[in-house]
Amino acid sequence: MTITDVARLAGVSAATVSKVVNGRYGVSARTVEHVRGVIEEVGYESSLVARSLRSHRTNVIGILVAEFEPFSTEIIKGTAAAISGTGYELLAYSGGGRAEEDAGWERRSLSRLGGTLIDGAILVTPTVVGAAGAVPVVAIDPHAGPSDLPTVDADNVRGAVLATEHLLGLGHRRIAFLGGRPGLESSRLREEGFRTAMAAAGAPVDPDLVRVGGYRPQTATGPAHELLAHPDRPSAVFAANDVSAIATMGVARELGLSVPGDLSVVGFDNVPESVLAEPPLTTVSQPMQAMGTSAVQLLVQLMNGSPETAPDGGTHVRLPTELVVRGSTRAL
Amino acid sequence: MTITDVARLAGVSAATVSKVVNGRYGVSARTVEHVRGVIEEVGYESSLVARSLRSHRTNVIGILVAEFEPFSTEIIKGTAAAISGTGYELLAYSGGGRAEEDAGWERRSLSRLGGTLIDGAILVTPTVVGAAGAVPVVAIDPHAGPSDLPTVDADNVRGAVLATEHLLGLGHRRIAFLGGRPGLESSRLREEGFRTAMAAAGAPVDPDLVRVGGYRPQTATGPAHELLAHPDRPSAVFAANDVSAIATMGVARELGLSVPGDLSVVGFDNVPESVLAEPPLTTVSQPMQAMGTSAVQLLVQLMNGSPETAPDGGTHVRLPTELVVRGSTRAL
DNA sequence: CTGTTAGCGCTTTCAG
DNA sequence: CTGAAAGCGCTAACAG
Repeated sequence: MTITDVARLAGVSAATVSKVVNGRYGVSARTVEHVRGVIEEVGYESSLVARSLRSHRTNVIGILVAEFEPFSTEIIKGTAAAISGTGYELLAYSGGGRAEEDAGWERRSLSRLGGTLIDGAILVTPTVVGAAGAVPVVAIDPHAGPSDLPTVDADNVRGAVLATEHLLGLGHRRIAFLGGRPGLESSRLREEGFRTAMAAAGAPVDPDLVRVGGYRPQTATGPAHELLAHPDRPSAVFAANDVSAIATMGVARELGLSVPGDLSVVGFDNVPESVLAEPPLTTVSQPMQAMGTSAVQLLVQLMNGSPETAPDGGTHVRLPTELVVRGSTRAL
Repeated sequence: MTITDVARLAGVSAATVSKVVNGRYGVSARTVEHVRGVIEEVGYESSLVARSLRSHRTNVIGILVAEFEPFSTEIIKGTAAAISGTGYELLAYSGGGRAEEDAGWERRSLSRLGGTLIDGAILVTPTVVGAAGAVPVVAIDPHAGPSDLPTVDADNVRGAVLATEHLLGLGHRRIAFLGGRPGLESSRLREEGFRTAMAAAGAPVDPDLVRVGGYRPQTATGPAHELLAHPDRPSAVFAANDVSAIATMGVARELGLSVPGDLSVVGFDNVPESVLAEPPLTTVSQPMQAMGTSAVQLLVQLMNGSPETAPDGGTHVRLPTELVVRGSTRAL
């Protein structure tokens, strides 16, 4: 059912139908009513694709993700909540494959959809942060850190400080850090927070107790094992994300160490899985939904052509993180 | 950056570039290489929109939802997992507004995207289940019940029986039911399961303790309040979905009732949020991710033109539900 | 007020 | 092997 079909049925031209659909002036009330009737009757709905190709305005905001996993879907929920009421529609798109094997997915997805299908885009954890293209873009938690793009992220440093101070406050001194992925901004910042808090407390950081965990279970178990099998074992581990913290608890169990009896563990993110862990994981919560909400607000501003508000010509929203104490930590 | 730009830069025609991009025969190796080089250099990526308008094949599967809430996002995770490896890409689209005010969103979204942008569609909890249109369609948990469309759903009746029996087994007799939305199949079936189990146990159902919760926080709090403020308060509430169960716990807290001390609460769905609730919610798990996976399998079969396999000419997959006991229920 | 025309970026015949 | 031309469904100018 195309606009031509409707036009034929209504005995008018396609242009007229288009005008009716889009509420343009210059159509007699009688014609409008008639065409409306036909549209109603046959259930015509204009093709987003064709319309966008021609008019370059779709009223659709795109949220581009590497894949639909717990973190990105939480963000999506946040954007969805923020978008209702703005009159925009939401389109979430995943370039398909695993993020790993698909570097540059953000640029690819953006060129495929941008300029036509969507009026603006939110990029979730993009790696390559090239300057914007055809449409306004906001980045959430970019891997390369704030760039020239408007950005929303969480306070990684502060979160890491909170986690470390929590451990310190519990009397731990010999604390290991299981890092994220080298080259990722969040990874760097969490380590920075860790070191800052340790230094402030006068607790030494044993270089032997700092490892690369890679943010994923497969890459984290090895290093976690090294940490826990260390001759002078740490009494606590701060892992750079929940997934590797949970992996660490698994390793501890294998080694016959009780958590939190023999070992305290803190994670980062507060993904739903962290509550299900045994014991429930103490972690740092990132306000994922709020991040989505902020991104929408920023983007809508941008799309309305609001003047840049930040002094540096870009815009950067940093949301607070907060410590969530559960069962995986205990006083020494 | 359009195909014309690339053509100009490469000194060939747009048609030739198209052939290179799509790997068509009839282009000299030398030209292919040269054009590839230019494409690489300028980072050209063909517009999904323009391509789809012309060729009607996009390799994109659409998952159409009324809104991005916990249930639909879990389904999306499942479809995403199932899709990786099939070569398809995933595009999740929400017709924008609140589901309430937007009856018929599924047909609207389908006509807007179908036929051009997506090769097939998965509809999550569609209400109006008109026969398919231009593209193959699979419905997940259709509100009107299995129709002529291939359908994936969970065993609602059995799940509701399990939940009710759990409460009965705990010694509860005065159990309230906070229903879903009238007219929705899942709502009807869950109530049916509730009544069946109550009847089987010889426990009376007080009509005063059966309310419409509407499946959403906003619509559920009112009725939940009525239930809990009832002169002869129930000792347990079975809410037709997790969201309203969580809302019920909120109301209980406001009224100074402790859960599970003064009131046991059971939900339905097992969305991630149910674990995060305080206390963690006892609920009936729908295998949401598995439902998404099944839907993808069904859809891909359909798109490959597989013969209908079910005896009734349609296809219907029903997945089992299961009770998940957490902290919101306690023996009387 | 209405219809005709052109063209969005791309693919697909079909000539050359 | 390559390019010119047509057209997907729609909208924006412009003519009538």
